[in-house]
Amino acid sequence: MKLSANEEYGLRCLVRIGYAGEGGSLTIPEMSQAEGVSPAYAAKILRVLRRGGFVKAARGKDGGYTLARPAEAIVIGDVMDVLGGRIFESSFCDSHAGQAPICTRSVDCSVRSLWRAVQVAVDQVLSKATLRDLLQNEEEMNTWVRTIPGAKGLHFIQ
Amino acid sequence: MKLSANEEYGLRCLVRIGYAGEGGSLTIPEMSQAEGVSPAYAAKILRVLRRGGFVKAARGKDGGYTLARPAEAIVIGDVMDVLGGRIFESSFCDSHAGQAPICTRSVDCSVRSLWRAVQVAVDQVLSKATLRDLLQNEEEMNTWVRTIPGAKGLHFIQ
DNA sequence: GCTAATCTGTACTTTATAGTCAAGATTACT
DNA sequence: AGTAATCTTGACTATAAAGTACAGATTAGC
Repeated sequence: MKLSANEEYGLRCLVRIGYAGEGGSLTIPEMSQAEGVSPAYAAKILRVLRRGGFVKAARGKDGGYTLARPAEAIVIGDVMDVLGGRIFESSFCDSHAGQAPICTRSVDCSVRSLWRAVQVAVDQVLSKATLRDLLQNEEEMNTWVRTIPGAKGLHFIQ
Repeated sequence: MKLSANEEYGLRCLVRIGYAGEGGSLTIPEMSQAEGVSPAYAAKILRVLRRGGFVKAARGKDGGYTLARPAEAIVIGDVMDVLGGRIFESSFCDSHAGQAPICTRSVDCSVRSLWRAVQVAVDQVLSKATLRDLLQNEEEMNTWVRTIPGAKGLHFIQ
């Protein structure tokens, strides 16, 4: 069970846009450079975020991306669903049953019930977290890094 | 965040082998047919499970796969790690930092701390569950399906 | 209106995952 | 020893995900 590149970079870009604050905006070249990915790829990811309704784009000179809503109204779980889909739907009978008529068979149901439990556990984390939480975390981190000498390479682990 | 095909079919095959019970064994053709995948693909998946130390293979006539340990000693989290890797390792700075020197930067750390929280939540489910739990679940399900008329297509949702 | 900075969309290439194939090795049974 | 059933391996093909390229559309400022 891995994170897709979309999920990783998509969320990072969203955090950066959120960090730009109300009225602030970020351009594709800026995010591209900050994340170390190509502008074309950043554009592709931002398109997903825009279609998902999380960011708004302004074209032309002085354009860029801003949050479509206040950070506290953006639930990370929703963002992740749009960027990478859900754990569970990819393993329903229809997609992984092969030719066997096994939806009513017990092996499927015990495995599916496990997947569902995993999905619930993930949702409990991701549906409680809003973008605001990540931004605050970030501010804490800035302080953290500033106050601790030699903090280079330090990772914030809750 | 999705399940890989390896995770889905690997765990299903393991459940089937476990269901065969102590001393019982299953062959590749049997699992292939039960899961509706090709024998070659089943073989590939079983190789992963064998190298992970979860099943033992017996070659030759009357051969097949059996559990390498009692079902209660097989932790599903370990199986999933072998079949599909972990959420977190794929998103460390080294793999997704691009060219930017950002391990100490706050965006990374807030996102990584979120991934870590997700991983912890998943682990809480998967490290508590053993293969035995899935097998018991299966027996319950058999009863469930037998006792309820028209249960075809019914899904066991805890 | 012209220019520069920006987003948009489609189509393309590359890489990773999923899935197949065929030849070889092992074992039980006769 | 011979045969049939089984696992083992490595190389192959197909499909999906990741990442790129480029021409087009929009806007601000002059």
